Formats: sequence, structure tokens, C-alpha cells
Amino acid sequence: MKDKNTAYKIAILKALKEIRGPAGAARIRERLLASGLKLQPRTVRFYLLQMDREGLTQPVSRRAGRQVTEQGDGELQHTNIIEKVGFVASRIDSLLYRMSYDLRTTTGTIVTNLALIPKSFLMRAVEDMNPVFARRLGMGTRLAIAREGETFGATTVPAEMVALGTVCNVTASGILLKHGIPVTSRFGGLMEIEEGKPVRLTALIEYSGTTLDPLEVFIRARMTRVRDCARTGNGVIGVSFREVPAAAAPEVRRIKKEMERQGLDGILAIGHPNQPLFDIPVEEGRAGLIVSGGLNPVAALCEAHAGVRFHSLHEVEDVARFSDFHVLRDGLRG
Amino acid sequence: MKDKNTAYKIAILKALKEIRGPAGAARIRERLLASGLKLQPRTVRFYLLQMDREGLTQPVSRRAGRQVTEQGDGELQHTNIIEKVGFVASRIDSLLYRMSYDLRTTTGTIVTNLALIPKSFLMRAVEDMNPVFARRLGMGTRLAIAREGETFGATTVPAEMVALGTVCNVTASGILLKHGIPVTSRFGGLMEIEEGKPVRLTALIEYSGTTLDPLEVFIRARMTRVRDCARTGNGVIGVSFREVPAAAAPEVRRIKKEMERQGLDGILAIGHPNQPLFDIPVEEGRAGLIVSGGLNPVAALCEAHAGVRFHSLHEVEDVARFSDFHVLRDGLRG
DNA sequence: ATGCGATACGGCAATCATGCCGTAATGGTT
DNA sequence: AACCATTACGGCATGATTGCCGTATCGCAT
Repeated sequence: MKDKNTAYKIAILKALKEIRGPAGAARIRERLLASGLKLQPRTVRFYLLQMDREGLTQPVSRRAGRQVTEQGDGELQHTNIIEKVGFVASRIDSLLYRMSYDLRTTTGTIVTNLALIPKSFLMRAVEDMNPVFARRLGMGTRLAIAREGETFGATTVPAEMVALGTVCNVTASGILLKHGIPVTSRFGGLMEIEEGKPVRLTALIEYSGTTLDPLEVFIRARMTRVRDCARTGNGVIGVSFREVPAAAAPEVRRIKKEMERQGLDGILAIGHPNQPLFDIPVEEGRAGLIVSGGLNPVAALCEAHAGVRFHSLHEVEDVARFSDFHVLRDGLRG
Repeated sequence: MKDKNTAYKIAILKALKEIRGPAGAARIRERLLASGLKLQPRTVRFYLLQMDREGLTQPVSRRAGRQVTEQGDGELQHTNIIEKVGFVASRIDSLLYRMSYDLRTTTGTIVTNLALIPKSFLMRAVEDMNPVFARRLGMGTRLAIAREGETFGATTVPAEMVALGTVCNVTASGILLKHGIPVTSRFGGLMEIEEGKPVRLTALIEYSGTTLDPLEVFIRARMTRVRDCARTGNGVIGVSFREVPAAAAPEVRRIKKEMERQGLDGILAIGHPNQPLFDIPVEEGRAGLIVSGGLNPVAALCEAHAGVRFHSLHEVEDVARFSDFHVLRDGLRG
């Protein structure tokens, strides 16, 4: 390993490893796309061939493609250290690959956001979030509650506080990925809603160019109007803009329906192949996708009250920790 | 004009036009770099040659390089319409090229930020900003005040309000540009300050990937601690991360001194060629540059009081509208 | 006016990226 | 068991980009 195209090789090696198990150039290519690297399948094969010769990868079978050799694994260990971390895009990637939820078995782990509120405030908070869930402005209709002393993700709930876990919208990408649809996360943004319908994007921040989650920033900057939106149908909510391969659009529509049946609604809009979606142009051969922010219920809390602590892209957590919001609410009131 | 390299040609044509007057591939290349396009000088010449043949550009003299022909100009008019605006990077670019301030004559226009406050609040605001200017945490030590009914940039000051104009840090890039040093604006960020010295960047948002000015967002999200920093020397201020050609670093140092003499300090740190600056790696052959946020004085106001309206990258404005802050302050108190 | 240093240019060739296409496995169907 | 559809592979060729290098101008100092 010496010159500049090494960067590509490393990226391909990494992608291949993340897929776990053998894969061909096409799949690797999609995976790379998701982290912002645009290479043609032929180009991927070109480098794979070189790496075969260097002993970093090896063919498994003509049909299945290649896998990473032990040596390639070692090379990765060695190189990864240099990686400039910190940007949200890589955090999304990492969480995406760690979640395991499967729509068919309805079990596994999902990606979560976390909010911390004083425990005395729990009932109020639930009432505040109720219209948001009722209007389906968040990612799904589920919520997890962790009491003081319990742990949720990487956090132990402090005394006198309650943790609210919401489903992060990265979960939507993860579910699609489990169905073989690679999703590229592009922007976090604010979507203006009129009469319950999304009308336009009013702000955008690219995931690959920020170290702060855009949604989190929008909420802190008080730029959302989720409460209004939940009450009147007009407001501004946080969303995420993504892309899927154009050919996968029909399947995305199918999966969207199934997700909704499982209380995991969140896909707000699906664009047409190569067509801009809400004025955002997409890459060649892809279609846009708008997903609601998993933090929207928390945004509603922040709009109404000061001192709500939260952060998004928190951790992966077993889906069993989550209950249907309305059931939970009835339970708390009962 | 037909295929895909058209995009390059257009970009080169545009760069050449923005330089106004004839230029060679090297200068064009730097200009392109500033808008995120990385082409080697040879490549630029390659396309220039094609455009010569198409009649879009023409050589002026062997020494001076080429210029845009009338036909090329027409082509630009025609094509520019498609440009997808909205991202901060292009707004920065546009303001950069519209400002005209010249360090030697100390006249011309500079890029401004604008804040609106109730006029009854003016004296308080001036006192709040005083320590910020005293510690040189902003961009320069100048301020403009516009009373109700007056106009400042594109804004007419509403009744009962006062407008405060601060020098936007894009001005620093503009000044360097006038000296032939092309500056690439990369990130807006938050810089932690300890004992008056910058220690680390705690957040970054790339200009090319956001439709909101990062600094503006940080202030609204209450993530700055400019007041603390002004009073104790420890805090968090807004900054901008840029890059200049490595070879220009010494001249930047010289210009920095001259800027300070003219009450336009703002350059916080200059990196070494090809070396990361505060852990941010730079492009090959470039050096990093940290410039303080022109909005920092305004941030101090926002930290102390609610209801300050402001926005950055406002407009270009004649430098004569600005006075030295301390003189202004004495005048108001006297 | 003569020479020096800087800058610009474009021919030529090497390198990189990728389109085209024929071939090889593999799983599933009939 | 024969066949089909799918997926992967790599040789070959083309187009895009860029490095190398010799040459042409121009401004300025001597």
C-alpha cells in the first residue's frame, strides 16, 4: 500500500467488511454511496482485483463475490485509527449498522434518541407529546420510559429524573437496509407543514458537513413549531432528507405500509426517480425520501418548557423497551 | 455545448468572469478552489483551449492569460439561471466579490452583519459589547449605528429600534482576496477559549452544506459563551475556518498586522502548510486560518437578553458608516 | 537593450475511472 | 435434467485528468 488510490481501497475494504460476508461490486458500490463515495461497479472491481493480488480480499465463489481476508482485516485495524471522526454522517452510519430490528420478526434493536426531564414533569410531558404522536409527526408511535437509576443506552437516569426514549429516524434507514435497500442520509432539515401536508423545506444542513445533529440544533435554536403543527396542522417540524436507488422506490412504498402497521411510521414522502423532491435534486438513478424527525415529540416539549435535556442519535436499544405511546399514556393515567 | 464536462467549462468561465479582466489557469484554479472545485491548472488550460475554439474565451497576451468573450458572457447569462442557490457558501462568495474595501486606501465597501434592538436599549447594549471589543473577540473594533428610519444595507430600521452593524468576518477574506490571496471558506464553528487563548473547536458546520449561517444557528441555540469569555477570558466564541494557499501564509501574517492597525483584527490563528489546524486537516498545499465571528458582540447581547433580532452575511456597506467602537461609545456617553 | 524571473501556454504520455461485453457460477423452474 | 434469470468477473478500449516539459511573453532591474 503506497499511493493515493489507497484511500479508495481502504474505503472498499471497509465497506466489504461492514456488509459482513461476501459481496459483489454492486453491493459494495451501494454501501460506498451511503458514505458519500461515488464509484462505478467496474471501478470497484478494478480495485478489488488489485486487493486480491495484495492478499487483502479473496473471491468466495463466482456468484457470491469476495470477502475480506485476515490480512485485509489487519490492514483495516491498522488504518482505521487515522479516521477523522466527529461528523454526524459517520455516527449515523455506525448506528445504522449496529441496529438489528427485523420487520418480519418484529424483534431486535433500534436506534434511539433520549430526553431527560424531571420526574414530576412526566405527566405534563406525556400530555404535551400526545397530539404530536396522534398526528404522526414523529418517527413511529412508540416511546420508552426509564426511571431514575435505570439505564437506557449509554445513560443511567439521574435521581429525580425520567428518561424518555424515542425512535430515531435512522431506524427507518436501518429497516430498509435490512431489506437490501441502501439508504444515503443527506440532510437534516426543517419542513413547513400546512393543513397537515408538507409544503416546503425551509432549512437544510448536510450530515456529512456537520458535527452537530441538525435537528438537535434546530430545536435548541427554537426554529421548530411542532406544537402548533400538532394542534392546528400548520407548523414546522424536523425532517431528514435521504436517497434510495430509484429501482427500490416501489418496495420502499410497500415497506412503509408495513412499518406503519407496526407503529413505526415516519416516511413522509417518497420522490420519483431522478426527480427533485421539495426542490432538492437527487443523484442520478436515485429517488428522494423524507423521514420525520424522531425528535419531534421532544421538540414539542422544548417549545413549551425550558430545561429539557436531550440528544439524538443516542444509542441502539432493544425494541422491547418501547411501548405504544397511547397504551403507555393510558397506563400512566390509569 | 453538450455533455458533462460542460459543468467544468461553465465553472471556469464563471471564475474567469468573476476575476474580471484576463487571468491564467493558475489564478482561475485558485478561484475555483474557493468554490469547492478541485482542478489542476493543466486541466483548466485543457478546457480553456476548448472554449477558445468555441469562442467563449480568448487569449489576451501570452503573459496575461485569457478573458471572457462577449459570446462567453452571453452563454453565462443563459446558464446561470439554473444555479441552485441557497447554500451559505454561495452567499459568502457573492458578498465576497461585491465588497471593495482596500487596505491601502482604507476606503470601499465591507460585508456586514446586522442586529436590531429597541432604541431604549442602546446604551445597555453598548456596555454589553464593550468587553467583547476590548478583548478583540469580534471582527475588528468598529461598529455602525443606524437610527429609526435610516437604511442599512437592505434594511430600513423600524420605528423605536436601532440597528447595529458589525463587520462580518467575510470581510477578512475579501481583504486577502484584494491582495491576490484566494481564501476558501470551509466551516463555521465554535472555539473554546481558555485564558484568552483558543484551545479547541467544539462544533463545526460546513458552509457548503448548510442553508443557515452556522454562527447564527449557534447563537440562537445558545451555544456561545462570549460574555464569559469577554469577562474572564474563558468561554466559547464563534469562529470561521478557512484555507489559504500555503505559499501565502507569510503575506497573510503581514496583512493581519495591517488589518489590526486599521481596527479590523479578526484573524485568530494561522496554520502551517499542510498541517492540521486545531485538528482540522487542510487540503494539500494549503494552510488553515481561523477568523473570529463578526457576530460575537451580538452573541454577547443575545446571551444576556432575549429578543435581539439579527442576521449575518447581511449586505455590503460603505466602510465610512462604521466608527471605532470606543469613540462611538464615548460619544454616546458624552 | 539585455538579461532574469515569473507566468502562461499546449504537445505528449501516463494514470485513473469507467463503459462494453463475453464468460462463469448458482439458484430456482419447468 | 435442461433451461432461464441473476449476479459476478475481468479484458479491452475510450475518455477524462493531470504530470512533465520545452517554449513564448512580459515587466523590471541593471
